[in-house]
Amino acid sequence: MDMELSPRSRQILEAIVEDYIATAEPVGSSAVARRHALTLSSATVRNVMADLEELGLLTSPHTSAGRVPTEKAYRLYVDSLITIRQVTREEKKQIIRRCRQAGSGLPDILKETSRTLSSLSNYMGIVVAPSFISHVFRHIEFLRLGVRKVLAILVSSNGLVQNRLVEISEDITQDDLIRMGNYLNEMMHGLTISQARERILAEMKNEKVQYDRLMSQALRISQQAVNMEHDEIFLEGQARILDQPEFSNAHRMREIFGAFEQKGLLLQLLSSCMAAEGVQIYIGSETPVSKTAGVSLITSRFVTSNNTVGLLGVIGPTRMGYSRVIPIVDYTARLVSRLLNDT
Amino acid sequence: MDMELSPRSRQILEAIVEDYIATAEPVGSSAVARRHALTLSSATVRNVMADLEELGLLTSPHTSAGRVPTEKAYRLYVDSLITIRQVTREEKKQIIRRCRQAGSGLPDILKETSRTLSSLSNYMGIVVAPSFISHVFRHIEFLRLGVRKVLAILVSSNGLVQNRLVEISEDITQDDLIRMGNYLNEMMHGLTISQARERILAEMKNEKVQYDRLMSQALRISQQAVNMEHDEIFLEGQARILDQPEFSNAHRMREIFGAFEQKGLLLQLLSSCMAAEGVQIYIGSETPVSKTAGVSLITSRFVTSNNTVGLLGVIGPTRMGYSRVIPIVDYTARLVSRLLNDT
DNA sequence: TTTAGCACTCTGCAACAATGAGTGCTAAAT
DNA sequence: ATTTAGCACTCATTGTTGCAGAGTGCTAAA
Repeated sequence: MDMELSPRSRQILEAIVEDYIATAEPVGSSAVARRHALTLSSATVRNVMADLEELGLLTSPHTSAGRVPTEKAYRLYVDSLITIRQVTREEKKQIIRRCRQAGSGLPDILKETSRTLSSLSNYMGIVVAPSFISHVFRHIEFLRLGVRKVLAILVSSNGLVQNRLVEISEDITQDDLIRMGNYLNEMMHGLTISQARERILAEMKNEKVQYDRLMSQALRISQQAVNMEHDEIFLEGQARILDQPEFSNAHRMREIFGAFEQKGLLLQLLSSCMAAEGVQIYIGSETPVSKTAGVSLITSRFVTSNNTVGLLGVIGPTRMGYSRVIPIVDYTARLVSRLLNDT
Repeated sequence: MDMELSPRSRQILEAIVEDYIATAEPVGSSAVARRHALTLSSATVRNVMADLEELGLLTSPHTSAGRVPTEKAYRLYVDSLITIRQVTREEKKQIIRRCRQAGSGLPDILKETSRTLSSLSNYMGIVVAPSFISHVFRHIEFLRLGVRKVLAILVSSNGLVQNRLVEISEDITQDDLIRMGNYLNEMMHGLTISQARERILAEMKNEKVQYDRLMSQALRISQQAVNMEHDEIFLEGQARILDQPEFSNAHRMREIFGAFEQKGLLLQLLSSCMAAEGVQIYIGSETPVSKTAGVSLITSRFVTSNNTVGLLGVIGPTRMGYSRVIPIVDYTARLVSRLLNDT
């Protein structure tokens, strides 16, 4: 998108974007001239604005309204115009306090992080737990709950626990289950969950094992346990998007909420955000979340002690307070990473 | 609310309520006369309606609109006017299918149940998991995750798993943790979680134990594990309430969503619904959910194999399709109970 | 007791004018 | 060559008015 905008044009564009972010109303030439203490008349600003519209950076809802930034303008804004605020002392304090005292256990921390993101940004907070699949296997355990009902508990080395009720074809005693557990724990020691999964499949083909009834049972059960999906995704502050005037229209809201309801879909889409490091910003139609509505997404990865990555961020309207939210997301990601690493 | 309404008045009230439920529009005298094939003129209906208004069963938004049922009318309606539909073959099939194949594990089943309730009723589905506290203790286990970090895993006899990361004051080896586990498992065998909790507290005062460093550690850790809150509450189909015309107003919606967001609060309020057996119906201000908005709640308990109870139901506008939803809730509760009991 | 008839009340809608914010263009000023 | 003042023009918004329609309440007849 090259375009060599004059410094003045950029300054004016910045003013417009910020004004619009603040007010959610189309902004007119005189407002810019006045508010921004540029020593320029509204007429001059008008000329510049016409140029900017030409370039596809502004649109007007109708002839006699002010102008509104396009997605392209937001893009330009966050890429090169924005002056990013620092995280205030207050915010830092709050983030630290809330993430720290969130209780223990990864899920608790992540949930509280999501809450915190939401309440600091005043938009919606989102946290995607590090994919279980890439965690390092720690421990597996079987419990006989009833006739032919076995509970499999799978623990990863950073404390995520997954459990699954497995129905088996013939009953097994608890003693046998313990033996099975020992066997599997040894076999999968030090592997990641996905490696473990492959290992199990490989092992099932092993002739020697096939004739050992107990062992083949063990493999079959653990295969189910290891296969479990795990879509830990924490979405907090959904109600806040109702505060945004652009979503007061029931229809658009319905759209957004509908999209969020299938977390599965969301998860899939979000995984694409995990690719890059640092703060990622997706504006409007760039967002993987929902093609339709004017939603923006600011995310950053965080890493756990064993190099698995999770995602955290904020979802809000395109007209989002980027300069305020970006540093918050950035800081929170760093903090969470640190928190999860000093074991 | 006594009141000896004539059969005709009741019939008319029923017609009005049902009309209003169907259309969400104030219903007028002629509509009632026409639609309901009563051999009555609109004038007669008008007289009756005036009486009903007198009794506080109807209100009119303004002079020349039709009339709208009050909460009192809904109450009367569900108590004595309603003719409850049967659950259709189709619905039954769907409920059974979805709850059955929901995958295994209590949480999965409950979540899917909530989804099913939502999609069948077209309102919001809610399921509150049986209180962990009253479950029978099954197994406790400790895993050393890092220096002074221990993961406690607590399993109840019907397969709910709770885990908690506990930070301890001095490091313990995995071997010692296993020994602790054995000790505790024996001690709490057959108790409910809440009994177990008391037992632990009692044991901590035991002199002999106090001098055994390991055992007192064990008790301290397990106390934390047993204390964990567990607010499993599954709320599905929130977006559906956006479809209701009475909530198209952004403000009211914000109210409702706000209320749902603190599940803690919700849980507390809902626990009061657990008291009684059978289908419970709360209309408007009777609901424990949210005093303000016109929301109704239909719930029923379900029981697990060890007599712990959970709650399940539907949240919708006061103007809810009671005759359709009530049997669905009833049937689902029975089915889930049966499903959880044939172990 | 029921109903027909009628006056009355109120909303909703459409047409219309007035308002005013904001633009685009032109011509003067710098 | 810019910048700016001035002015005509556009168009959403607001308020007015008038009218049609839905619904009521009351009265008097069936």
